[in-house]
Amino acid sequence: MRRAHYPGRMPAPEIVLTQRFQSAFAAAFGPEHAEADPIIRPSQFADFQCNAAMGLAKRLGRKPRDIAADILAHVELSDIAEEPQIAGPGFLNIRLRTDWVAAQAAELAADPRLGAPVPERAETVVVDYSAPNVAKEMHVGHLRTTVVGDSIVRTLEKLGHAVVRQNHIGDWGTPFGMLIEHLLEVGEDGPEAELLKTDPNAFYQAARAKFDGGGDFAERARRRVATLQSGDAESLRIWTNLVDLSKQYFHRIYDMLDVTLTDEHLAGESTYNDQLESVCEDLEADGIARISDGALCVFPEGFTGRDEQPLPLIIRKSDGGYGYATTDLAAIRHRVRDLGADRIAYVVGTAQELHFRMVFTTASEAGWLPESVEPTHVKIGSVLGEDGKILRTRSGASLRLMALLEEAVATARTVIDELRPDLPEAEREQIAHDIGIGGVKYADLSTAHDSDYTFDLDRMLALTGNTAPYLQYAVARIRSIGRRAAAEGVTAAEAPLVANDAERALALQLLEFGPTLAAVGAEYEPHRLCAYLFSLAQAFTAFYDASPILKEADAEVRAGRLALAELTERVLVEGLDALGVNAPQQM
RNA sequence: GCCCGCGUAGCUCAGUGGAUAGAGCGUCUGCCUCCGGAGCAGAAGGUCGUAGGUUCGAAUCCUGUCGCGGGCACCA
Repeated sequence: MRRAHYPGRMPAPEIVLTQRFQSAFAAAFGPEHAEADPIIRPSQFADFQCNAAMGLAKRLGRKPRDIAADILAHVELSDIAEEPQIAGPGFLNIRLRTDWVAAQAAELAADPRLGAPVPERAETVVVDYSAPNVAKEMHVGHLRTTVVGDSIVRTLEKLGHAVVRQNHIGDWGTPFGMLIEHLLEVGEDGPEAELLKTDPNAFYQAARAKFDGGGDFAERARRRVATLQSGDAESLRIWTNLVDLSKQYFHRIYDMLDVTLTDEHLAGESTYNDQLESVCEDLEADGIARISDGALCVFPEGFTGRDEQPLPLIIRKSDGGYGYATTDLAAIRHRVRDLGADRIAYVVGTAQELHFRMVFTTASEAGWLPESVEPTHVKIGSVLGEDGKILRTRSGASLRLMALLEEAVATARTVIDELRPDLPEAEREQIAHDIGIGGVKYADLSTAHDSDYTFDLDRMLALTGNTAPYLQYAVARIRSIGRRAAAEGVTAAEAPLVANDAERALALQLLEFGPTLAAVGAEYEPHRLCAYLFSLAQAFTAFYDASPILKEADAEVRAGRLALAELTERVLVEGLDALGVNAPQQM
């Protein structure tokens, strides 16, 4: 598992504590222990605890409490913490000095990156996500891969990596004969063709009905696949038209979602058409692929199927056609060789796990995937219906993605119209968009990406609790204070005030932004950022309730609290931006 | 049949081998002459599917078992 590393200075306490404890280990037990993990964790009994004594005791053959005492004797913490307490079997409870927390918060406030670590070497990370199919509706499953993938690329960019977005759309394959024939019949400029932009499933199902309806349509569709794949100019022209119409649908969804994908990131299956033959030739020449039952197959090491027979990855069908395995192999070769990927993340449904494991293994065997390049399948769990089974588009019109998004915005609009009739129409519309869309995205982002979840419309539209609107509301309140402060001529101090319990708890949360962002970028887990931002917002609202800011009489305290609030705003907005969620000025 | 994953509060979900397992929603009790109540403070609610094992320590690691989901040769 990839570990986040924290070069340079980072104000987060656990980073500093780790360094101090490792020095103590070396001093107390010898240099071979200089890299032992001090296991610094947040503690319910203090700010942090060190859990290393028990493990070290085992290795050194001594009593844990004695080891803890030894660590205490050698660790130098007086400038940052009070004297640690030994508890239980050998826990070391650490309460940080409030003046040190304040100093770290001041450092954070002065850092434009808000504590996000600068990588030792900026990596090139290829992120493959969204990947809708041409002439098909995007459904809630696509919502998840799109939203999670977009959050990952945003996070990686904030961390200073070079991100290459790849939208591997489904724009090639056997259905296209049927789709092209249908498009020809309804007229390329006709109203039926327009459906591709607005309601692609209606178009697809009409084509499908003809195909299944027998007659010569099915035969024409099959012939069309052959002529298309043989490079027939007229077929390609219609196919291009079909794809272009679909792109307009994708853009409508992406614009609605505020997703960063554009045409320049499109690298659909068809992109690799002219490389498929060479993929097969190379694999066959290297003795990696061989003919089995008429199909060219790779039998990657370590995969067996029924009766312990080697499991094939079919790269050329017995009819000479190519499938998605070949396309994915061509893509991985391209991403390493031409795009210079250091890491590749595939944000794709969990059902594809076996496929990707076989593709990765094959690519390694072929030498297209050096050990230095790490491919990761960021598995996206299934969205389930109330019956516990995977939600299918055919099971209801209510699942159309655009309809879901429109409903979310409309729900938010009802609330904003009621609460803020004073705002101009255009602003209410924008706010409703930010809240509705942010809420839907956050609902997808706040659950672990690899777990299946039960679709719940109310949860996606919720405006209270652990939701985007809760975080947006916290930002709106801070900005309201900011406007008021500006009007009253109150300016924030340079350094945030960290004195009382609420300020201290909030500052400790703020210091965790950097490590959290780094972990999300390393592990591809946006839900951890959601959990962090929610507890940060909770710490803020507790502070907001407990400590008056502008109402505070003492000018110095007032300015210090204002600085703390403004730092919170910056971290919340930056974190929400990493999730792809907008924070309105007011709501 | 084989492989992968998941069973945690009424519901939806978090949970890095560490002390008394958390959050939101829902339920109940308080808090608006308010720097914004889309909020805050608090309460109730759990044999972490189950049986073993490893460990000073297991929701977490290992094995068995039950239940559920997914995948497994020419769709992508």
